[in-house]
Amino acid sequence: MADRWVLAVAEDGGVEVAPLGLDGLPAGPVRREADPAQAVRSRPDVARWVWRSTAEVAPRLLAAGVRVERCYDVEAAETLLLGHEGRYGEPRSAAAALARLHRGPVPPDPPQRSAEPGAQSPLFEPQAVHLPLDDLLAVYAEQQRRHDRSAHPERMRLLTAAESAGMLVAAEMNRAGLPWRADVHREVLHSLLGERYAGGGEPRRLAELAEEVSAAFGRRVRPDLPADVVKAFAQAGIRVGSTRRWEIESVDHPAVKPLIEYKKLYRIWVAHGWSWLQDWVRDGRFRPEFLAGGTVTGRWVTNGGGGLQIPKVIRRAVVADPGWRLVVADADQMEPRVLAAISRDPGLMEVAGRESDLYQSVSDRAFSGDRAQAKLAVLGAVYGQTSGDGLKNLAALRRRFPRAVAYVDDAARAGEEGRLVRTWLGRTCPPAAGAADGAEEAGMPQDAPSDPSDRAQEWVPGYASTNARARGRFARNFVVQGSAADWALLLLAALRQALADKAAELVFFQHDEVIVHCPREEADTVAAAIREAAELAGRLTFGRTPVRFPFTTAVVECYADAK
DNA sequence: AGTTTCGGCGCC
DNA sequence: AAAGGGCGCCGAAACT
Repeated sequence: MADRWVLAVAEDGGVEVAPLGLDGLPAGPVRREADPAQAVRSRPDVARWVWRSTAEVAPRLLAAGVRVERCYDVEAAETLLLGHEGRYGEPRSAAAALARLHRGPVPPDPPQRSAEPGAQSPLFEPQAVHLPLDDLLAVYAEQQRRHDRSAHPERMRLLTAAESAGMLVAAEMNRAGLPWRADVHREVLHSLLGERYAGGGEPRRLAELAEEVSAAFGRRVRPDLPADVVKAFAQAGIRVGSTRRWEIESVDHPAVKPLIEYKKLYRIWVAHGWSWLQDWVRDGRFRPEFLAGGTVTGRWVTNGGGGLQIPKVIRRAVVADPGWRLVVADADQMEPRVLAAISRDPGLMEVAGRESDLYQSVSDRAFSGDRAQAKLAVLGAVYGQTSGDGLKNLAALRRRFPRAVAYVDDAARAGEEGRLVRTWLGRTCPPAAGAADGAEEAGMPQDAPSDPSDRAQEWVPGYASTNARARGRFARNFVVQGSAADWALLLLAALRQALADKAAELVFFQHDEVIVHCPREEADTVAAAIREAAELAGRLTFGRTPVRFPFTTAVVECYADAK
């Protein structure tokens, strides 16, 4: 039995499969099967399945209870390779890749499917173009050569494998859903917002707060209309540029307190209220659609339901099944640890080589014990802070950890100059990302550094420099956030393998945090598996470094009790 | 009337 | 203390 097999889905839903030799060519006859589940189930020894799209195949496998060990997602690979080659805007479908191979007309990518509340995962993506097995293999073979030509072939291969694993994990999480107690959610809403009135208007507590705001201004003011609020403040003799909380909370006016409370509750009501519950929770599970690799940095997004923005108060509704537990695990100071690993800064690697609080260690060395200042300085360096105390603190950071700061400074300069910037494994930042002019929109050809339209902007005083600065900040953050996403993918892949023979299910992933839902008896084993997966991911991603990747782990029945 | 952008805030 | 990175979501406002 060959290690790798290719699987091509036909228009009618049937599949063709063939074993692959080491050269990536078929090492045996092509066989036809009625459906992918049958094809995979009858070949349990295959180590890796090569297919066009995990999002297309995996749901059908999961529905049939079939698990694959690993896969190679041709379209995910195409996206990563195009980015690496600085060809960000080009269509990334397998059909487009084939057309480029044959120098034919390249079909544009099908429009993205938008979220539909409560929609089941479709068996097929709409407008998916199915490639015959031979064509799929031709694209795959060329992709192997493109991996060879990349800056670090072995890292790029690892990135593609990790992204493919991420696609599998996402498909599995989409099927599982996050355990969700609608009754608990309703209790939370009632205690925060009060009764709902007939007709769908504001609940009692919001109506009361709106009254308080109006009373404080001496006239009817709608707190949900920023323009109305700004005008009301102006009439009270107070000039505010916006109604953002950080701007108005220092204002001395009786309307401020109820206004801020209103905004907080209004947010819960519109984004996670009763209609959200109606739309996104079915059969005791919240099912956002996780999309691996949904952002340029490699972070995931969810399509629908705001799956990665569940407010703390609402987490009360995330409750394990009877007899089960949630293992909630959160990476400790992930970003500075990743910065230590990618910059190889000796001092930062040394503090990141301990499991103890990294910000405290940094502060002991560079900030005479002030942890808050140290944390601010580190995050300022990673985010590209431009003003305030951060700059002063940055100087101290630069003295103690010169290579780490130089690493992000170099990335920022590259971004400003329009050069390509990469994560540790090779995910590549689009050159125009972070620009404020909208030219970075997906699907649009990217400006080369010397593009005339870009230069033209330099004639407008102040414009080009602002733009370049934004690109610099983006690139600076990209190398850290993106390399952290590289590591997180490896973590997920390792954890998925570790859980393969358990009842446990991965139900949530949010940048540096995972939740595993498992029988009570498995919880401690799962917690240990997460820690092991984190260290393994660190070694696989960054090679041999002293950097550790500790997790804070909580075994709870309710997500809200995790912190 | 339908679609896109904006303002504000949730999460990391 | 200041307002730097990545996202998604909603209603209202601003458009076609």
